[in-house]
Amino acid sequence: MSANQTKEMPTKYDPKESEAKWYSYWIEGDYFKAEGNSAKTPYTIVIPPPNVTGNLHIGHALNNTLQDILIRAKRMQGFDALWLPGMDHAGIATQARVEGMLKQEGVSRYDLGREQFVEKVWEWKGKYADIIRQQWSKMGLSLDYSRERFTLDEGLSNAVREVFVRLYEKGLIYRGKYIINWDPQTRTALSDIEVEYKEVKGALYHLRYPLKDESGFIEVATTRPETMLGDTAVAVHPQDERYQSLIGKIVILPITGREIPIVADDYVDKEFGSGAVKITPAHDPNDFELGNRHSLDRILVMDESGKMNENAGQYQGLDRFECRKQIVKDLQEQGICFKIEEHIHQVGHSERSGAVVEPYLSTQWFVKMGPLADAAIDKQKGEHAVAFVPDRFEKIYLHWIENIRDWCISRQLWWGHRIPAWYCGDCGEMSVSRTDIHQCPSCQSANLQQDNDVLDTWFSSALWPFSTLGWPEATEDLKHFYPTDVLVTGYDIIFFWVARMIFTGLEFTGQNPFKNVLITGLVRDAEGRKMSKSLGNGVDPMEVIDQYGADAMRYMLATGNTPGNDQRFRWERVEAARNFANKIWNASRFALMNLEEFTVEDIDLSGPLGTTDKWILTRLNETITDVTRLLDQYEFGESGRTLYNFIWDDLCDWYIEMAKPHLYGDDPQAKKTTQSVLCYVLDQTMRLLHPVMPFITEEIWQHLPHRGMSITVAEWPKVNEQHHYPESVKQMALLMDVIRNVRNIRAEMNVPLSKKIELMIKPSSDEALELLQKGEEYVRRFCNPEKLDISLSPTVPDKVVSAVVTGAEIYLPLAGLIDLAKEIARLEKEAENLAKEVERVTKKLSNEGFVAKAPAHVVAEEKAKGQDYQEKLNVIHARIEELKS
RNA sequence: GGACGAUUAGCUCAGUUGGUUAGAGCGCUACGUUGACAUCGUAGAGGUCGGCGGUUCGAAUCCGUCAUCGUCCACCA
Repeated sequence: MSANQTKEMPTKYDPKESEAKWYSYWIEGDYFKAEGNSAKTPYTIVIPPPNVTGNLHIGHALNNTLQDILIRAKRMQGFDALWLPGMDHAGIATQARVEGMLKQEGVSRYDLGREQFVEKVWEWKGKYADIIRQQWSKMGLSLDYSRERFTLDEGLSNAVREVFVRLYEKGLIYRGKYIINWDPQTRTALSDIEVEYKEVKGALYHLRYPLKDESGFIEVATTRPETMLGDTAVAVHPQDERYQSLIGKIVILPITGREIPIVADDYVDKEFGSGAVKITPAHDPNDFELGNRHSLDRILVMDESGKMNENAGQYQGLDRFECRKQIVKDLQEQGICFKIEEHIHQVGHSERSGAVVEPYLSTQWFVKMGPLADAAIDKQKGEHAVAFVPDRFEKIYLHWIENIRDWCISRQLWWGHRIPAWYCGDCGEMSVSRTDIHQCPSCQSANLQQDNDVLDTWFSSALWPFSTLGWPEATEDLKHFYPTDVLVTGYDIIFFWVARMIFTGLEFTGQNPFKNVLITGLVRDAEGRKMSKSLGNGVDPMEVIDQYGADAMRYMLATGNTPGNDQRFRWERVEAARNFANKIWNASRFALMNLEEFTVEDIDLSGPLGTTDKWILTRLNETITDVTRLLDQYEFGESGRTLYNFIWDDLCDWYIEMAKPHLYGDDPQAKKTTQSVLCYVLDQTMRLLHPVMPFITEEIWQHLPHRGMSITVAEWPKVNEQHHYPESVKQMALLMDVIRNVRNIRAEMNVPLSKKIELMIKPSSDEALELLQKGEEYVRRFCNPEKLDISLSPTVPDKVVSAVVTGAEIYLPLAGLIDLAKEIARLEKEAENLAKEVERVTKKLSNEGFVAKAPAHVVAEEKAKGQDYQEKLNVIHARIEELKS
């Protein structure tokens, strides 16, 4: 296939046109579909399923880009690469969004009823799933849509039930009445990690509870005075001398007049406050525990919306905060509350609704974490641990799982996996079952009621790596693709998701669900603030793509910083990435202009190669090695920069410039060789760049002479040992040095532009002479012959040195110098720099410790450098003297 | 109260096991319509790598400590 016409390629790359075209081409060609059950080694990534609550944000774009880079590279490297897409039903979040939408229509979920409401949510899900798929395609993600899953689809729902039933039968799921975190706004229980503790300026209210025997008072303090209505004891430390005589006495609880005991318990800290604590077992986890130890009553004083209930007597119906104000006022009037101190403390807020969470006594379902956590800890401390990248996150994971408490999994919502437990209205038995049941197994009654609660969303997410592959069925996919290779996710959901996938994976598949976990940071705004809806500082990835193209966004995100650290979103960086794409585009245009009639069969690297050819092929090899290694190490930033430097500096600035004389010259052999090298290097470079910038690389690759249908399935570049020429690197260094200096001369001198300068280059060795003879035309090419000309000569009459590089000296005519003093000053400055370096090296080499202890090659390098500096310095010194005389 | 991260050029960030005259992009200055590219090219200015102490022949890199900023964890009423 020959190169396509370049006439259709404008000077500016237009991502819009190219991106839509190639994504549908890839989908139609089925290039993203993993084979499954193949002889190829599998490489698997499951996408962290986005919530169907709305559009994807820039954080998804980062996370997805990294996964796509990995999966595309592995696909090209010959793995059976599977990137499995899917979405999460996101219980609370989605339900809240739909309720919000209904509210605008003046409808509540209770108006609709459970069935109709859930139907509405499914409609919503359908709409947003389409939007998300559209966004995935815009970003160019190479997802295998034939395997797409949803956490509420039939297969995954079966997996959820299977897990629930098995854990229940093992005694690892239980139901009971405990203190949980209650969100009064969404009216559901939350797990511990769904509570965010924020520092809040509150108050510490000091209360004086009267003793029943009228012998005095006992002082307690609280931050939540309204809970005193539910107090069922006052506790003191058993060894506290102050209270020895009070233990066992009775206190009259103010307002209610209830009689409650003073109990002794180790939990109480003698040092804090008065050393006496009011105990509210139904509204505080510690008090609950203490209450159990002392068989205290539990009095709930609020309802599920955070309003005071019938146990609150006169305060019934008041909101808890309204009640707080009222009760404090009343207690103050009665002299019960005698002191109010400002008090800064941590208050739990619902991660979802933001409401202040209420510790609340309620019947819920729990996962018993002890055995599951122990297994996960053992595994992580053994040989087959999950490798966290960066590894510091392993410590965070371990610390959490080592201190884990039972997981509250029931939610009082309608959108989610309904708990598979049924209660018999006749015999009262509870049955847990994999399939829906309609008859009580104990008494055969049909009077059955399924549990109203649904499971925590993360319960189903925890199964994601294996449930999506077909578990509990022993499917071909599960055998082939599980365990997965790497999980890419943000540090914010290590506890919510990563940890839970690990312990469920171990429990149900006996293996860690993934070998590596790559942790990404957050994408923040330009000021470093977290992006949030309330601040309105979020960046829509679709807008970025719209303005600069998906490749530019991907490159920017992937090279933004090192894994695990946050990055700031800056439009200037997207622009820089766009400019990079444009540079690649134009370099390719140049190549293609010179590859007309050139076909893939014409590529021939066996001909006599020039220094520049050998050099660029050697640099390509180095680039292949580095990029391949860096991608395997998840060093996306470094790999991106490596390619950037190779393409912009080596390929564009040097090789292409030096290729011009051959391409425009009349030596057909030289032209063909140059075309071959150019074509080959560009092809290989596009492949290396493809994982990060899939669209532009496909576009260019399709224009280039090539074999195959798509770069997505082209073979990953391998180091070409045949074309490895270390000496060419040294030679190019001389050439580049000379050119840089020659080019620089006019800028450095006060020579009128009209004046032509004739330079002379004096090679310092025969080897250098030979090289410069070969490279002379290149050097000339970088000058404007009208204004600057060069000639090569071993002798230099009537000239003065202008620059000294390793291997050559550059002279300019004495007669042409306008400002002798300035030239001397310039040389003196150069001499000064060199002298400093010589001194540094001399000092180093005269240090006995250095010579004795440093590795031989380091010492040798220093010596060589010293010599080089000294030689240059000598030449410059000599010339300064000449100029002065 | 613990743990972790960050601190490098005006700005945003690299710097892989300690060893080039510490780099890039953006910005800035001065030039530039040389047959791919002004979304470009050439040259340049700009850093005692947060402070102090230590290990080492040698530290941006390792250790200690302090400071500032940030994050996570923690039931003290």
